[in-house]
Amino acid sequence: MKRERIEEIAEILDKRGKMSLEQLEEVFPNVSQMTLRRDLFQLEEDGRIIRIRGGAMSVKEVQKVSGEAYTQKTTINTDAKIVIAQKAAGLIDEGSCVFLDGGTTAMYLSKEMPDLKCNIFTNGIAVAMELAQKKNINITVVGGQLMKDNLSTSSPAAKAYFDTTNFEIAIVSATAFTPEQGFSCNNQIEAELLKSCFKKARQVYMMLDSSKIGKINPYTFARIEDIDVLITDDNFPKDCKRLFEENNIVVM
Amino acid sequence: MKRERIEEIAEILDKRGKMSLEQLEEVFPNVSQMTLRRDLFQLEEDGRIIRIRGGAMSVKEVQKVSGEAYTQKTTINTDAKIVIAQKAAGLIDEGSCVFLDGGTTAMYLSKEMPDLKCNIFTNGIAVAMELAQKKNINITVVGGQLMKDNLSTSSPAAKAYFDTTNFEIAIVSATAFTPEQGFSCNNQIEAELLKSCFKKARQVYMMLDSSKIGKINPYTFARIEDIDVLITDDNFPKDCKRLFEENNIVVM
DNA sequence: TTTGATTTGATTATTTGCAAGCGTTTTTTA
DNA sequence: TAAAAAACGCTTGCAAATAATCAAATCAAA
Repeated sequence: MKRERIEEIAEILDKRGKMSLEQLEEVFPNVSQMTLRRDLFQLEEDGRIIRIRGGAMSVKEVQKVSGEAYTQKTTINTDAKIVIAQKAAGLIDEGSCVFLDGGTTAMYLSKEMPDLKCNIFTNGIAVAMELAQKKNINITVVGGQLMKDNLSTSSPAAKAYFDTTNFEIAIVSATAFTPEQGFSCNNQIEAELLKSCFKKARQVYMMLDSSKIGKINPYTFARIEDIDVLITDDNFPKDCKRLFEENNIVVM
Repeated sequence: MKRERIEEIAEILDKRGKMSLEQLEEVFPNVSQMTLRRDLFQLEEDGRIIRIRGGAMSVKEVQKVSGEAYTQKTTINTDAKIVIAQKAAGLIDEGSCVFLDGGTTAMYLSKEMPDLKCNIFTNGIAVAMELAQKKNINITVVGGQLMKDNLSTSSPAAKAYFDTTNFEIAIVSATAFTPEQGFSCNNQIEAELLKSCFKKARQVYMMLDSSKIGKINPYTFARIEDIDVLITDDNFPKDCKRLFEENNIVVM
């Protein structure tokens, strides 16, 4: 009863984009406003809709209205990301050369990282600023146009840049993953940058918190077989894990 | 709902130091200005932030604690630098392409700058992060090795990079100046970068607070005749001023 | 049926947005 | 340069929306 109604609300909202409580009351004439309110609350907790004053809107719709601010993004699934970042930080050895992307997970990694003598390349300026506090780390920033939503830079020229530099490990994260589409992100130039990066790296470590699974973003930059190690959290589905292990990928 | 929002505001302010109501409205797109005002009021009552006209700032920002090398530097001759930065900020027009260095004065300039539609190139990542808060400014970061003392990047490849980009104005500052040695800095690669930059720029604006006069640093990157406009403070010596004006340089 | 848990609706308290009015800063004009 | 005008930001009162609480209804399993 409840379950069905909630599903129906979610569907309608996905279709219409945005609805007022009043409109919802018309759709469900023999359910009280209170109940509908509670349904919306639950849907919001599940991350399927955004509640706004007077009603609710689908997640897609809200992205249209305003590009997700960087600071907002950092609050999503924080705990899982920190755990993943800690695991990844342990993989960086003294003296190694590492590429790190500019995402929020990489940001946590920078915070957790020990102050080892090593070389880090990154396209995230927040990451670079965080790392700058560590005395021993040698940091190189990949230049380009700055995207304000995730504070990372990307440029077509970066590809040429990678030709002149060497690194063993690339540690990156994706904003979406499905077995069919692979790892994807929201920015075409960034996708190209990561592809060039992977060609250069001997090993690719992917940090992927479980909330990203099943989502699809416009630009795929890697498929399952492109990565060597997957670092994830405890909620990672078992069938996915098997899928990776079948491809000889270490899952942490 | 309210509690969460207030916590988030506090966090963002801790991170950014200072924010206008307008910026907060962008972060919380479906919350009215009124509500944000009230949240700030409550946060101020709790002693977590300080409200200022047009917005609010974190308590830390007010105290301006000195810790890292960078922040220490920012305390030297702060007032003069802010005045200079304000003057320089007024020189940037809508639609213009500007190169900005990564120094502390440029940092103040970024803070003071209005949110105009324009393109800014910089080699300072702190500058880039500051500018990232402005919606309309298109930012490009010049990549390279990161120097931890001033959070700016430099690389020999930047020279080639300038060949592919265009800008009208270069706004830079020096850490030392004498009439004989010209403008100098502490880093050879940065000096080279600035030299290439000047070749490309139609106009060079130099921001120089009077405390820098008479000092010499190892690497000269510009002589008096290389610049077009000098922006300085009230303590600038008169004989120096005459010297610049003899070279047809505008002194502000 | 009975018991316990969950869901629902009604009531009350709190939060929110709008609009009007007040105070401050900035710009205009003489 | 100063007074006047305009623009901008801040506060207040009020109506509407929302959250919290609690009791009734419904459901599930023994």
